[in-house]
Parts: sequence; C-alpha cells; structure tokens
Amino acid sequence: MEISESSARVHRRERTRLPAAQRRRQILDVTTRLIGERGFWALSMQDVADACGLTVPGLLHHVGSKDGLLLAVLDHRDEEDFKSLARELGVDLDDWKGPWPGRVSLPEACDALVRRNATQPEIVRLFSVLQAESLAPDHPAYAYLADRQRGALTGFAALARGRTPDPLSLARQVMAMMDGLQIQWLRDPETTDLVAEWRAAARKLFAGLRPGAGDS
Amino acid sequence: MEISESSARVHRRERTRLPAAQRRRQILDVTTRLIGERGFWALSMQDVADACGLTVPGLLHHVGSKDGLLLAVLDHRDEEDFKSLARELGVDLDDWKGPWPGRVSLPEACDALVRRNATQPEIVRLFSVLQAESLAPDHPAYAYLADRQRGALTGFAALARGRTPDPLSLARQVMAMMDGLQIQWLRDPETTDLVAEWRAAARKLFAGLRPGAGDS
Amino acid sequence: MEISESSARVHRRERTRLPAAQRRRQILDVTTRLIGERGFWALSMQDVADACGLTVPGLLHHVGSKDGLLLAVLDHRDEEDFKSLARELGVDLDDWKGPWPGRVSLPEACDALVRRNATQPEIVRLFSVLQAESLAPDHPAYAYLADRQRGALTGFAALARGRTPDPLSLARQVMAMMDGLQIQWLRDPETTDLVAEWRAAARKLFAGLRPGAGDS
Amino acid sequence: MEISESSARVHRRERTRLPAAQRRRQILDVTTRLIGERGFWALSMQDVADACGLTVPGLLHHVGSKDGLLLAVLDHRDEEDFKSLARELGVDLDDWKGPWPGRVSLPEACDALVRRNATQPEIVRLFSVLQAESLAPDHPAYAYLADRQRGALTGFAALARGRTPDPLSLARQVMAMMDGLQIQWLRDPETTDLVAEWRAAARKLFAGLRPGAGDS
DNA sequence: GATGAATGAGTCTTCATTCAT
DNA sequence: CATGAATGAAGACTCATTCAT
Repeated sequence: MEISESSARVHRRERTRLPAAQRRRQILDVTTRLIGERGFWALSMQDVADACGLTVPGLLHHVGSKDGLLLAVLDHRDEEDFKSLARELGVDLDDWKGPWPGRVSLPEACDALVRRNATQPEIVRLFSVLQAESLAPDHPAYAYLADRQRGALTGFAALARGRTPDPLSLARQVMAMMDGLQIQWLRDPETTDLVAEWRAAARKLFAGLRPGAGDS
Repeated sequence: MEISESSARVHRRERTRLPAAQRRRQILDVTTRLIGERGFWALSMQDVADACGLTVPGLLHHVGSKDGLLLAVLDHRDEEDFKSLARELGVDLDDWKGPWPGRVSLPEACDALVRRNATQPEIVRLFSVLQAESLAPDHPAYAYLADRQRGALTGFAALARGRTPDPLSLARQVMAMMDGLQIQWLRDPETTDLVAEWRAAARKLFAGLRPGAGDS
Repeated sequence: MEISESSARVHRRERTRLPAAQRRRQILDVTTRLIGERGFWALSMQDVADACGLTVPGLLHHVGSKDGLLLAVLDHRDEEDFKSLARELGVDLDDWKGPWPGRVSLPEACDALVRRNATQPEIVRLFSVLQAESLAPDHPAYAYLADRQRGALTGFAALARGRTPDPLSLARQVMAMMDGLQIQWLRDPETTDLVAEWRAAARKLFAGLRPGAGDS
Repeated sequence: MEISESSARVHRRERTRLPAAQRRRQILDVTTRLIGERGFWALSMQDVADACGLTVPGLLHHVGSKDGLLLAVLDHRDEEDFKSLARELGVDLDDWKGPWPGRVSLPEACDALVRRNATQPEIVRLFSVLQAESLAPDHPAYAYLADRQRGALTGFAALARGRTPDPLSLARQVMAMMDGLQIQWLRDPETTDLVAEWRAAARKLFAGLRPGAGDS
C-alpha cells in the first residue's frame, strides 16, 4: 500500500505491451505531432514516452536516441507523402528527384500537393518548424532538409522545363509561396483557406507557363 | 573573443563594468545573432552571458528573465527596422499599422523592405526561426509575432487598396513570397540573390496592379 | 578513478542500487531528521541526496519534487504514529478522526501520546517546526497541518464529551500544553523530563473531569 | 526612452530618501511582518528591500547583513514589548530577568501579556516561527531565543515564588500554555479568542496559587 | 521488449554580498 | 545615503542516457 505509488511519474499506467512494428508506428505518429507543436529542440523524450504510454528507456529501446527518433520520423513522413502523392497523380514513381514523367504538369502537381497538405496540418507544421530550426548546420536534420529542399526544387524545375524561360526561378517562387502560405495558414487555420489562397497565387505564378506535352 | 578561455569556466576577475545602456545594447545584439543561429528554445542564458563576458546572474540583472530577453530583442528590432525603413522611404511615420501615406506604393515598400533585409541575414533569420517556433501558443513570442503578422498584413493590404480587387489576398501572397524566399536564401546565401529573386517574383504578383496616386 | 576527485563533489562510481521500497524508506527517515533539524524551507534536496548517498535527480526519481517529499514524509509519519498509538492503547482503530471507543479516556490517551513522543524527539521536532513554518498559507504543508490540527482537536474533544462542560476548550488546552511543553523539552532535552512535566500539568487540566464509562 | 526601463526590478519607484532613523524603523517593522509571514529562512533581502522601497544594497547599508537584520528586529521587539508591558503593569523596571516587584502577581502579569499579544498577531507570529526555527543551534537567533526563554521562565518563576510548591514547574506550564494557545490562535484568528481561551486555562493553572503580598 | 534506478550535465532563477560610483 | 553592476554559490528541477534486471 504505502510503497512506490507516490512516485513522480505514476507508473504502471496501462503497460500495454505492443508488438515492435505497431509500437514504432505509434511512436512516429506521436512524435510527428509533438514536433509540430513544439519543435524538435523543445521536445523531450519524456513527453514522447508519456504520450506513448511507455517509459523513456522503453522509448529509447525503439529509436536509439533522440536524433534517431527525428530521422525516423522524417523518413517515415517522406515515404508516406510520396506514396500518397504518387497515388493521387496516377504516377507510380518512387523517386522524387528523378525526372518526372511528362504526363504531370507543374500546376497539377502543386495543386495535388497543396490539397494533400491542407488535410494534415500537423505534418505541415512539422516541416515548417523543422525547416526554420534546421537552418543551423549542427541541427540533426540539417542535411536531411537541405537535401529535401534541393530535391524539391529540382523536381519542380524539371516539371517546368521547356515551358518557361527560367524553370529554376519559377520553382523557387512556387516553393516560397507554398511555404509562406502554409505558415500563415498554420497560424490560424480557421480563417485561412489554404487551397483557395494557393490557387489565387498559382494563377499569377503560372501566368506565362506554356502548355507542355503532358497537359490535358 | 577577448578572454583566455583556457579552462572551462574561467575565473575572471576583470569585471568589466559597462554602463547599463551599452551593456544592454551588447546583450541585444548578441542575442539577436544567437537566436537566429539556434532559435529561442535552444538558446541558453549561459550562451548569451558567455558571449557578453559576464555571468548568468549578471545577464539577468539586465533583462530580468529569459522571456524578458526575447521580448526586449523583438522590441528593439522592430524599432530599428521601422526607423530604417521609414528613412529609406522618405516617410516619417512611426506607426506601421496606421494607413501609409499615398506617396508610397506597395511595390516600392516591398522592394525597400527586401533590400534592407538582404543586408542583415541574422535578423531575417531571427524572425524566420521565431515565426515557426512561435506557432505554439505557449511560446513567449506567440502573441507578439501574431500581432506583428496581423499588422504587416493589414499594412500591405492598405497600400494596395483601390488598385486591386482583393488587397488582402495580395498582401498574403506578398508576405508568403517574402518569407518563403528568405528561407531559401538563408539556407545558402551565396548562391541565392534575394533581391533579384524577389523582383522576379514581384513582377508576377504585381502584374495586374493599377497605378495609384503616389506612383511615380 | 577517472578524474581527480580532489574536488568537492566526489565522483562516486559506487552506484549503490537499492530496491525502491528500501530507498524510499531511507529517504523518508533521513528527511524526517533533517526537517526536524532545519525546517523545510532551509532543507535542500542536495542535503537529502547527500545523506542518502545518491544524486539529486536520483532522489527526485523517488519523490517527484520537494513538496512531494514533504508530503510523503508527513503521510508516513502519521501512519506510523497511528499504528504505534493504537497498539499501545490496545485499540485497533485506524481512524483518528472518528469517535474513539469508550474504553479509552482522554487522560490515558494523552499520557500514551506523550510517552511515545518522549522517545522520538526528531519527529516531535519535525512537527513542531512544520507547525510554525506552515502558518503561511503558501507553505506546502499548510493544508495538511491545518487538517491535522483540526482532527486532533475534535478527537480530543470527543474523548472528553460528557465529562466536562466545554470539551472543545479542554481539547485546546490539552493540545496547547503538549505543544508548548514539547518545544521547551526540545530546546534542552537533558534537563527537561517531558513525561513528568506533562503529568504535572495534566493533573491541573483534568482536575474537574468526571469519570466516564470506560474509566477503570 | 528605450533605455533600462525594461530591467527586471523596475527601478526608480519612489526613491524616497528617508533619514536614517526613520528608514531603520521602517525596515524593522517590515521585517517583523515578513518573518512572521514566512519565517527567517524563507525571507529574502530582496523581499525586505522591495517592501521598503529601496534596493538590496541600500538595505544592507542599514543593517549590515541578513543576520544583523534579524538581531536588530529582535532587539527592537523586546525593547518595545518591555516598555509596553511595564507601562501597563504600572512598573518602571527595565530588566526582565531581575526579580519583579512584589506588587505584580503572576496571573496579573500573564493576563497583561496575553492581552497585549492579542493585539499584535504579527509579532506573536514572528516569535512563534522563530522559536521553532531556532531550535537548530546554528540558527542566528539560537542563542538569543534560548536566553529569552530562560529569562522568561525564571521571571515567571520569580513571580510565583512562595505561593506554590514548584514555581519553576508552574512557570513552564504557563509558558507552554501561552505558546500553544497562540499557535492555535494564529492558525485561525477569527474563530479563536486568545484572551478568553487563556483565561479559561489560567483558572486551572493558577488554581492552587496562594495570594502573595502584591495581590490586590 | 520493456522496466526502473541512477547519473552527469545543464536548465532558469534566486540569494546575499561586494564594490565602484 | 543610496544606486546599480556584477558575482559566486546554491536553489529546484529537466534532460538524454546507461545499465542491470
């Protein structure tokens, strides 16, 4: 009766023993949300462990370290996003960096991307926050996000090649506008319609774009 | 910088006593740089104190608390930016939120803003990082930056009123593009020309803008 | 064996790992003594940790917080005291506040209480010090000790009901006398005989008390 | 303007420059109250300084050190109390320890003392809290309060000499009852009538006391 | 696969005090 | 007579991590 039960963290909460894969999945989901809410620096392993219903060492058992956790989350997210995006565009590519098939136009791709993002604010937040945090070269996600940005940029540019004089510049503008609108949207999601806002902006950005082979 | 730093915590008896205003100025400058580099969450008072050549309590003597330090930095930055911007535009207003004089056009104002920002990457970084970090409502700068964003938005919109069907939407696009381009620029300042990139984008965003009373 | 260890904080690698219950017991004992010596405000977690042979975080692992430590100590003490007192009086009650069985008279109960207290000056000290300290409403033990006092008072009064015109007043006097004598005794335990002093006083306080059903 | 005014402790509050004696008086009053509220250990020089409207070094200028402050308060209190008590009893003695004149009886003296205490709960609190705190021999008021207790005890005993078989024991009981009742009273002053409670107790304690030369 | 004890480094903050002004 | 800058020590508490179980 008198033993242990008054310890700080109330133990023995549910103590559900999950199979590894499922537990890992849960950890990644929870972490995605928490990083979106507070950023990676402000995230504590304790928070994640609590939200998952296990102890901190238990958590570490699955992810190795805090940095490991972050990278696992990012990998997982990219994977999911690619799958989803490819599905929606009717493409079966699994390489973002490679040249995209001529069938998909940049406006189409962007629209699909934004539509998807509008449904998952937490993940958008994750990347928005990390993008800023990871500007510091010693951030554990620095290399990852630098690559990702580079990849996205060349991907966008590839989709616009041949239809505009400076595809890279257009890619930059597209990406900047997306990132910027997302931040405004995240600040108050109720009053901002991300998709509508993007389409209004897209009309201007894509004004001079010549139709390509793959356009319907 | 100046001091030995051979050992971990150097027992310095130099006790450089600075007048309050000067010390305060130093603290704000140092903090601006450090927050830009690592964000506010990752910033430690120890870091700031070390960089200023005083102890942590010495630092607290001037700023009261970590949150106090952040707000002091933001206040100071805004003040400086307003002064500089007004100077460059030939305006003597000291209220960003109030309606701007008809003499200044939105494109002009933006161009001046971007030109100035291009000269101070650290401060741009400060705001970029904080903007993302402070999406969490319990961030000490949450209210501050929310206000700031609102103010900037209505300010931009005011400058475009009467020249475009939906001034607020334009304001949103302008702000998003600026923020987005800045992040790309911060990620590698060498290969990106912020001003050029902005002007290319501005041409598209302002394409349909009717000339107003104040345009040259 | 790695680093100097000539410094203040010895780098101990003994890491004596105790089972939770035992460690907890040790912590409570040590804390009881230390609070008795210096009060709660003057107590530092470092002191407790040192006396237990572990680090401060190690200590916090068991008690959660400083306040948690205090309350754990109080709970533990009350429990022990009740057990002991009930044993000595031949009662098997576990509720102090409820009405006591008619077999125990107030003088008997008081005598048993004082006899027991005389054997454990540290614990008497703990409560004496806390009682004064916790007069401040923001003291972590404020509510606890207020309740305790109320409970003791009504308990005493219940034992005297029907044998004296104003049982509550008698209860107050009994309690005041006990507390007061204990303080004098604590100040120099050698020259003061707590039990004898109490009995002399009790004769006066209980002078007009009518014998009750349970008196021998 | 922008300078210093955002420092932690808002400076330059009233900056009333008081003559030394008056300032000292204020400091002692404020400290008396604060120690009564939180005890000496929990008292910070900052608290005192704030409540007096001066800076901490300013405060130290007057009292030398924290311990000095405590002793100054105690000296001042004793002085005041003696004056007041002597006035009320019609005695002009200024030495508590010496034998009291035959004209004053112990019951009379106690009654006067309790009546006075009932009017100044803060000061009663000061001594109640200090009495417990200072049980530790390294407390700065240890010697002081030990002396004081000894003095009071022999003073009380002197007043009862020749009228009761064991004057010292009576003195102890009187003192214990006073201290104990005061604590109960301090815990909730509204519902407890200190003077009435004392008089009820006094009737019992003084039951067998023979009238002496000085009784009216 | 997970627990729970324990750690060392580090967090912000408060403290009493010194000293130049 | 008082201020304000600065300090060293200590405060409670958090963190990621290790390790035995």
